[in-house]
This record gives sequence, structure tokens and C-alpha cells, in this order.
Amino acid sequence: MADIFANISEKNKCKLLKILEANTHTFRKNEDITGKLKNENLIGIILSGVVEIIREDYDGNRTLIEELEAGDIFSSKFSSIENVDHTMVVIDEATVILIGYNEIINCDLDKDYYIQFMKNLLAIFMEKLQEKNEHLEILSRRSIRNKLLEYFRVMSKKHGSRFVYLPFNFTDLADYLVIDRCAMSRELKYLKEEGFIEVKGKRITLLYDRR
Amino acid sequence: MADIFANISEKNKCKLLKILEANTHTFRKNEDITGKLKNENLIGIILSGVVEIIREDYDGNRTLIEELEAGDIFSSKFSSIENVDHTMVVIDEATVILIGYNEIINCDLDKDYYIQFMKNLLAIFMEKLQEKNEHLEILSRRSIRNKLLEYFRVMSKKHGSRFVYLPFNFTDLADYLVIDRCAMSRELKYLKEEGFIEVKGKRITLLYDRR
DNA sequence: TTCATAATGTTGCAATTGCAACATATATAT
DNA sequence: ATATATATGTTGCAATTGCAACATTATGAA
Repeated sequence: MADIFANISEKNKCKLLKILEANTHTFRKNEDITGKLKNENLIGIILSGVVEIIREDYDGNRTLIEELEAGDIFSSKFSSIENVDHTMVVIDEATVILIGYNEIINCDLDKDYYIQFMKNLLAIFMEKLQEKNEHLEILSRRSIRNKLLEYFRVMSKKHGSRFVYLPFNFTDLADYLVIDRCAMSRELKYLKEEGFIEVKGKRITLLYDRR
Repeated sequence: MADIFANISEKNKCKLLKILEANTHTFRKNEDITGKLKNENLIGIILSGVVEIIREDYDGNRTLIEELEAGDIFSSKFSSIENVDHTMVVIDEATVILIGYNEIINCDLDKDYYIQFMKNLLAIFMEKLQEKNEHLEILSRRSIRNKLLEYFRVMSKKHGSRFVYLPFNFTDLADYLVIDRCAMSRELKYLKEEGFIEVKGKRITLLYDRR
């Protein structure tokens, strides 16, 4: 993700954070931080660590909504952490900047570093939109096989390589693709047998023409 | 959607559009405008009319990615119109402003109306993120019934009413929910029979407690 | 190391969903 | 008004997928 403070000096960054009343927090591994972020129109920026947003329904089905790493953002508005069935869990100790959305929008400043900050934020929003769009494209495939292949296509395109390194484990992958883990495992077996892919740990090699 | 020109005078709006090298186009009903928007890092803002973004796979399955109305935006980056299987079709004659994303980001202006424009754009991006997130939440439900109920929940919450007015027809609804139309029709019948909903044309009444 | 916990792999069976093939109703154009 | 195209409703049947119940392997903590 683009750097939210790109082209802003350390001094101006501090000024800005003060004006926007930003808070920096560090959360411990395995901490459930859902409650700390609810009921406020917040934007969070991950400085370091890993955080996951998960939904778990009454049948026990887990959905991995997002996995956030350094540079990533989240928000009570578009990360659906307001809902009771959503949880935000710290995977690796994470440091997060929290800024009120209203503070950003209502800020009456015409300094160049504020304009730069808006540009950076816009760029990040753009990337986030791309990510959500990719996820949507994957979930709009009608079969397990096509969801897997679309996921591989997106990942392969993103890194420009026939090797896809899973950013999480297979259980989480199934939750991200919104399919049963066992059924996914079966389909991966078929894809291997039919010579489409090769799997070695979290590295998947695409053996077909990626066009 | 928020107005991209909110709090900007007509005079400054014209200046801004000139500086950003914006183009305004009007497209006729049923026109396929995919080709006209490809291969450029564009942001489009719908001034009037209705436009749909659709994906159709080799099996003939249609997915309704987005339906855009006045105020809405789209982009080659997050509306996946780059892909060969995607089409952008004009449903009702539409007027659209096209702006290069790079022109927005690289613009070196510190006028208040440029800052206001950035704020407005940020607000629209925020809304777009919310929409994509809603769609994701719906597609992450594991059954036809739960997709329908989640769709109703979102719509009902949005308008604060037990009445849900479909913004498109049932065929399109199935394509938006990524399910077979006939199977959806069957499930809607069950929901009616079990007393959960009442359907009258495009108006659906939710008879259960919406909590 | 050893134990406990979590992740992965496998497969029979049942349930859900998609598909096909209709009939009917509605909308739109000439 | 009439015809043509599009949308909706219905249902049997087949295919896909989810679920359950395991075995096996990997990971991590004490």
C-alpha cells in the first residue's frame, strides 16, 4: 500500500497528527480489538503488524473479510466492524494510528502537507477499492474451481509470476473464498491431478498458460 | 452519493474542470461504452442516467458488478472494466465526466476549491467502499436464503424501512447475488410461504423483526 | 523432548443448488 | 393494436458442494 505520509516531512507529520487529533496504539498478539473501535467514525492505519477482520455466523461459518498489514487501512464505515458477528483480531503485534474521519474532512487547513496527506489518503482509498473489487470478482465465480483459478489469476498478476505465495494458510484461504475447506482441498487435489497446478507448502505453481 | 461539486461555486467548478482536463460525454441508451474507457487511468462521474457494469463468463453466467446512478463514480482501476469479460452498458441515457486520476493526484494547486474537491472525492470514495463492502458481505453468505436476507437487511437499514424497493428487476437481482434466477425464485416462494416476506412487484415487505 | 493444539488430507453421504425446459405474464417497438 | 422480446414462475433431475467423521502432519508451548 502507498505510504500515508509520503512526501511529508517528519516535522509536518507531527503537526498534522496533532491537528487531526490522531492517536497511536499498540495491540498485543491475539488481542480482540473490536470493542475499542466501535461506535466511532474512525479511520485506522496499520503502521506495523497484522490484523484480521473476521465474520462468524451462527452456524460457525467463518469468513475472512480482510487481512491487514503495514500501510493498510480500515474503517468502521467500510470494514463492517459495527456488526455483532464481526471481530478484529491481532495476528502479529500491531501499531495503529486512529484518526476521526470528520477531523479529516472538516479540517480547515490549506498547508501543502495537508493537501499531500489528502492525496496520499486518496491513493490508499483507491488501492482499497481495488482490493475489495478483486475479492468481489473472486466471490462472483460460480464454482470452487473457478474461485480458486480467479484467486490464482489475481495473485499471479499482482506479483507478475507463475508462483503464488499464499499470504495465509489453507483454512483461511477457504474462509476468504467463502467455501468449505474440505471441498476446497478436494478441488485442489483434482487441479493437481489434472496438471494445472503444483503445491509445495504455501507456494502454488501455475502450470497453465496465464495469458 | 455525495455531490462531487458540493461547496464549489459554478465559476470555480469550470476552472477546476479545465485544469484537470475533464471531458463530459453523453452516451445513448443501450450503448456499449466499454471500449471508450479502457486503457486509461480514468475516473468517471455519472451526472445523470444509469449505467451497469456486467461480467459474462464463457458459460453465459452474468454477474451484475455495479449499477451506477447520478453522483456515482467508476474507474478503470476498481470497476474491472479492463477485463475482456466485462461490459459497461448504458441503461438510461447518461452524461458522464471523465477525469484522469493522474491529473487529480499530480495537480499542484493550493486553491480552496481544489481542496474542497479532494474532500468531496474522498467522501465519494468512502461511500463506494461502503457499497463494495456491502456487496461482499452479501456474497459471503453461504446459502441463497441468507444472501437474500442479508440483501434485504442492508437495503432495509439503508432506507430505514421495512419496505425494500428493488433498484432493478429479479433477473438482475439474481445476477447481483451471484445465484441462479430459478433457484432464487424458488427460495423467494418459500420465504413468502413461511411468512417472512410479502412481494408486490418490486416492493418487498419484511414481516420479521429486523432487530 | 513431549504434549497439546491447530492445520491439513480424505471420502461417503446428504442437502442444496444449478440447469433445462417449459408456461405465463409483462414490456417495448412498429 | 399487434407482435416480438424480455421478464417471471415452476419443477424434475443431476451435479456440485457442504458436512461429518476420521487419520495424519505440523506447529508451538512448557
